[in-house]
Amino acid sequence: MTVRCRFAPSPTGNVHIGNIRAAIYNWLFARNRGGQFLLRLEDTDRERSTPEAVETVLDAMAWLGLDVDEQPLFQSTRKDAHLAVAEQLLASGHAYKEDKGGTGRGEAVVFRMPGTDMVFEDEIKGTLRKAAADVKDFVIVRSDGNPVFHLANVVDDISMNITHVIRGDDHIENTYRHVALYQAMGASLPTFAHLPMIVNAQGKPYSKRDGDAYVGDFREKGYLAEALFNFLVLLGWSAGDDQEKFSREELVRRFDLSRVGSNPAQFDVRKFEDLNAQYMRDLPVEVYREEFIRRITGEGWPVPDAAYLDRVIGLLRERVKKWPDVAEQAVYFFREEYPFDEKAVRKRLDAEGARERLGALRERFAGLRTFAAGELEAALRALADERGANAADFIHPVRVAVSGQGGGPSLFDLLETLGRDRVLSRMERWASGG
RNA sequence: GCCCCCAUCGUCUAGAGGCCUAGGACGCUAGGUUCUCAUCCUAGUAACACGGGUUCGAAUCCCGUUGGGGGUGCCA
Repeated sequence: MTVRCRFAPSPTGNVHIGNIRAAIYNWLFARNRGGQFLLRLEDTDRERSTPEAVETVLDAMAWLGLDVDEQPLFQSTRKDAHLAVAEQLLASGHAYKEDKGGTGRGEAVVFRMPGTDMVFEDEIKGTLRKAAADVKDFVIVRSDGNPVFHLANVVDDISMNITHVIRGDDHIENTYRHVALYQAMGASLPTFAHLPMIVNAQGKPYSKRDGDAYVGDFREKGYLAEALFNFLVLLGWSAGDDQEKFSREELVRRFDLSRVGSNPAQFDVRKFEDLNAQYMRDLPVEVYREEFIRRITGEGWPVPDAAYLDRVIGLLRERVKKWPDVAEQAVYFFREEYPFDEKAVRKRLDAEGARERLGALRERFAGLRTFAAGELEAALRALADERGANAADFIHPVRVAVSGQGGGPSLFDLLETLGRDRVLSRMERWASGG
């Protein structure tokens, strides 16, 4: 039988990292087994499940490359099928009508638990049991005629021929009810696999207040989809060796439910940023070019010529950990108004004699025939030697003057890239007595 | 309250009775490389929650305790 998995979120406007991790595991498992990965939108309840909310789910999945093999199923279209099953259960004595809890709202359809101890095999947790007395009868159709989650979920999984139900372990308790439902309907059980939760820094389940809890947050902050995908897979699964960075193909080939752990995991942003930076470094130059241009035009700066852009990328790519860094630390490459780091200015430009040295050095630079890194360095060191000074006493003031920053790419490459005009005029602004 | 799940460095994890004086990664610290920052390299830091068993031998198996989480809805 071919494997069929599904991701069944209720579209409520945002996609949680815990949820999307479940989607990723389903996708990976399906792809690994050459099976199908499906999407079912559980949009039944009164929860405002708007078209925009559905879009958000679709966007998150598309961004992460989670392609589905069939048209998404909207659970709200399945109400008749759910109710038909409820009728059958009523007819076969597996359900009864009652004003459960004496609400006065009228009669609901209540499923009758079999009265025997429940047990099922979980791919991750092992054998799970529950005493008969601990699972009570439950409502499957509300008194207003609407099917309840448990009914809808199981009926749809059966009709979609789902073979593996992979979801968060907050569903374990529900599963005992679901198993009883499958049995009452005479359907065979799918394989269940319950994933541990992803928790926040306080060890609590993620909530809206935690920030960075939604897939969209990561996209907006300029992280890479492939890095997030890889990182999320690692939160609960390991290959068993020391490898942590995997291509998508490797993940598809190596992913296995048997290597999924059963304890909750915290999302460590620092470790994630490191992985993201590794992915950034591996990006082909074309991607950098495209993204740089997007960001530069987004800021309203003039787009430089291709040769200049490529040189800037060459200098920056080792230093960029996520895309917004481009706009933040590379301004000075693209416009004359660039921010100055106050501490760097104080330390390097306000230092004793710094501006005088800058002026003297500017004279030397101005006299160079070509503005190449080697020549610039030779000129600077020669001047330093003549004065019996340290090269660093010249290097630092220049760096801060032309870039506004205390750190950055190799100075002489930086100067060569910026070019004579920019460098000389920027130095002039700070120089004195030279 | 009752039921269920979980428990290895700060964090993610390896470990399926002897290979463990517990390995890797992130972080942190120190050193190296460099004009600086980042990268990179080297070293260091740091864990089997606790108590009982079982066994020649336990991080690994069993029981209990503690802690964390979930469930206990005519929510999903």
